[in-house]
Amino acid sequence: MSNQDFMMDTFFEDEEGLTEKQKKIILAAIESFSEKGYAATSTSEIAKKAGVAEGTIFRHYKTKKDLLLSMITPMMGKFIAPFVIKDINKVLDHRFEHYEDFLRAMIENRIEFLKKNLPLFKIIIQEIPFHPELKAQFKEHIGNKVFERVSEMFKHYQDKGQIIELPSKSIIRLAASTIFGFLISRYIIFPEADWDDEAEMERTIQFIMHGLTPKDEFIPGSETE
Amino acid sequence: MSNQDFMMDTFFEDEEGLTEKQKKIILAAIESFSEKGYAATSTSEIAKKAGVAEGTIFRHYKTKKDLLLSMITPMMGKFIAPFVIKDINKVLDHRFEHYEDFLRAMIENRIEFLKKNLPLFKIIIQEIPFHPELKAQFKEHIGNKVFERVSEMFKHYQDKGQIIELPSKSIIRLAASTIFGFLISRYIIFPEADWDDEAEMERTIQFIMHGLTPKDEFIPGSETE
Amino acid sequence: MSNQDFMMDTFFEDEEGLTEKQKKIILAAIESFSEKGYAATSTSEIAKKAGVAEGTIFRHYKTKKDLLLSMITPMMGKFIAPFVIKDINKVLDHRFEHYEDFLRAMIENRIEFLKKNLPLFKIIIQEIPFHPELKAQFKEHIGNKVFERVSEMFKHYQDKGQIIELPSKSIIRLAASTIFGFLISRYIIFPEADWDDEAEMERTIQFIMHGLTPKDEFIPGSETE
Amino acid sequence: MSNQDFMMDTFFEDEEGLTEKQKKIILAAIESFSEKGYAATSTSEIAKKAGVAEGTIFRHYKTKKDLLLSMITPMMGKFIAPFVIKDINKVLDHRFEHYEDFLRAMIENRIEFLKKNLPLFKIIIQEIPFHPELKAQFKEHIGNKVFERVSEMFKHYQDKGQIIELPSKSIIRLAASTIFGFLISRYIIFPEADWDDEAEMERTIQFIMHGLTPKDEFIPGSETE
DNA sequence: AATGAATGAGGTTTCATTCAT
DNA sequence: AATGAATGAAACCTCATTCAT
Repeated sequence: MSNQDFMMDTFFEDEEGLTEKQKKIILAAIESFSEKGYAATSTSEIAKKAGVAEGTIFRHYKTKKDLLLSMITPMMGKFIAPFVIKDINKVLDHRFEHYEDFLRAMIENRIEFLKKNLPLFKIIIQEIPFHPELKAQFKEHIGNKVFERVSEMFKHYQDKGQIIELPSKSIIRLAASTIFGFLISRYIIFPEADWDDEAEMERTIQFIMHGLTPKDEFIPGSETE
Repeated sequence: MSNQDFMMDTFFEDEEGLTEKQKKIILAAIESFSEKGYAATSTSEIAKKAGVAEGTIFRHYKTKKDLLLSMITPMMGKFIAPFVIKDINKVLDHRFEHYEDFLRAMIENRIEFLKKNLPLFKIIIQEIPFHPELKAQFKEHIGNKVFERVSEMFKHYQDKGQIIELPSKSIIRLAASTIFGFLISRYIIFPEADWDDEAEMERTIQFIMHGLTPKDEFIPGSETE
Repeated sequence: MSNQDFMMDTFFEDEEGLTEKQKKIILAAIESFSEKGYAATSTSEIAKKAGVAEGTIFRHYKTKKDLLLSMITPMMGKFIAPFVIKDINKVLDHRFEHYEDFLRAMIENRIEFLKKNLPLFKIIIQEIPFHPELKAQFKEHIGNKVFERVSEMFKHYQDKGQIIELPSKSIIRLAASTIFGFLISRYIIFPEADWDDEAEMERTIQFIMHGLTPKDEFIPGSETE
Repeated sequence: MSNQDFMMDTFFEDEEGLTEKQKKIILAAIESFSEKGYAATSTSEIAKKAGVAEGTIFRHYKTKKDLLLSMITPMMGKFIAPFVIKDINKVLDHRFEHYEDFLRAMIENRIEFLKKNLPLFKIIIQEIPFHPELKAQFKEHIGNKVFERVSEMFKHYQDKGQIIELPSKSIIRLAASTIFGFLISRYIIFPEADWDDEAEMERTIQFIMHGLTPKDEFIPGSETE
């Protein structure tokens, strides 16, 4: 399964019916929101950056909040797209003998996606706590859709004894924390540090693997815990 | 080493010289900032919530930003306090035979601290990306002080073969991601979900352990990876 | 003289050359202006209500003010139409022996007209004070044309001793106040009160009669109300 | 009963606790609202006219609408004050043998009041149709309080046979229409015409008298008007 | 130390009007 | 004739900050 099956990398793919000015507005808004935060960004600033009149923003987006939502909703949809493939188990059996291969493919793919949409990703994680609508959207999309699919997948490998017996929620939380933690450290908190990207990615994935792998897969009856 | 050695639970401990009004202002600001974000909170709102006049805030804190920093700086200090004990290795040897015991104590303790200061913790992680001074402070405190100490500790156990050979930076990043990920999921994103706190804490710690433990501690030469 | 001779009930009678869209615009504008006032109504709102594009309004009416005038001017013309009949005295002698009959016919007829055009009537009385052009129009039409004619009529009956000797201006003012006062109370201020329309109309007319009739016309037993 | 008993002529009498700036704001707002209408007056215009910063307006009045209400509510209170005297019948018997004397005193007094507060009076009659709160206030004050009192008074004279047997509501409506009609003609529509104020006032009052007086009270030679 | 009125810059949003299609 | 995207001035309102009391 190539990464290309999963990905949807640029924001305006599949976004039809946007005028040129609308695109410029969205781009400018993404840039500003991600740099200064939603509340600290003024619409006049966005207008200037987009090269349009301030009124133009409000012709397309009734309110500033509307503008925010108009970029987050499609992004969420694209993020979960790969999880919504039907008959995921067939894909799994067919393509990935060991869960590690699958997990690696999945993680690399979604990391790739987020890297390509970093500013938007940053906006989402920054603003979710302050906007109940966003939170609701997030819960519905990630919390439900993705949860269902990923549970299914994990169950597939748990049945094979390749993944430890944890509640899906916990597994997802732990894996997601590690992944998001990597992205946030790498691109948001310490972007200008000296990173060996390939190695860090590998370490991150390894860490998840180890954490999720049953100890006694390796040696029956070994550890104490 | 009891948890009590580490902790500093309420905000005003060790904060001398604060008038009653100042405390009310800080408390009100913490509440508002954490609920709505720094930029979206007005000083007049804080004044009203604190029961003081608008001018009073500016008598004590020259600007709104000052007010923000005045709560974050001490919080950071308190967070890192347990890491700044001298001769940490002595403590380690003396008290914790296995790294797991140490890690568990450390994690539980810091989680306890953050839980007791959740709103402030939330403010810090929300605002760091938007305030260079904060970022600088964070890097200096966490990034340096804590890093040094924790590196030292990890090296201690790496030398014993109890922890895998990863760069300290990576280890800290992975452990921190998992811990913060737990707290953020638990208290910020899904606070009203149905959590089995004790079990989740245990899973979180286990996850870190597994992820950091050398595989061949369990069985030499076993897996392929 | 039947009421039908006087009346011009619907707005678009005699309005040739208006496209379908223009009519919709006018109708929408009348509704909005009368509900919210001219200044508080936006052209975009009118466009939406009329089901046309915003630009279409300005194709037909150069400015918003133009749109206002385009509805008020014809309305004024229609209101005064019955007063502009030539040789009114002939009509009077021919048809109305007693002034009361004439006055009643006149009042009933004009009330009927205004009732049929209430929203527009409301707009006119609301906006006149704020638009000099309107005020000028009003003065010229009502203040001059109507004044002349009505003066003539009143003089006709004053000569017969049926109406007290007051300046025409005062008579008109008093009669008009009473009539407009009725309409405004009935339809604008207390439209949802419980009105006995026929009785109130009768009382209104009686009030004008009494107020304008010389006292000593009423010798005992002449009539009882 | 001298007119002075009734009157409350300037707006700020009895208005305590207003800062100098607040008074200037109110005065400027009254002037502008009455000249251009509420909706067509901008707050910046009021601020400039009042010589204060625009923000100052909003420190004292949360919204523009608030500012409007803050001037209308006291005005209504003052207008109805004379009607709320207890035991009005005692006053009537004691002081006014004939209803004409009473009516004249009352009318002259209230006209005097309105003349002294013309701009505010104009604002009220202009804005009532567009603001439900105002309408409600108006109904409660004028429609109830005044109505009750005036009904009582009229009944007093109706019992003596001096006023015709009409429902109080109708009487008040007719009298009010005539009075307001005079004021509106005189001061709002044709303020610059050539008025003989004393004569017109007299005619207005006479008109009400005649309209309300039973016809058969007037036997020949009874009085000459 | 504390107040809260006052400020004016700037925030979001609305609006009448224009113009290319 | 009709559209509706685009404009930019101006509307209402908020805000951090100052200062006389």
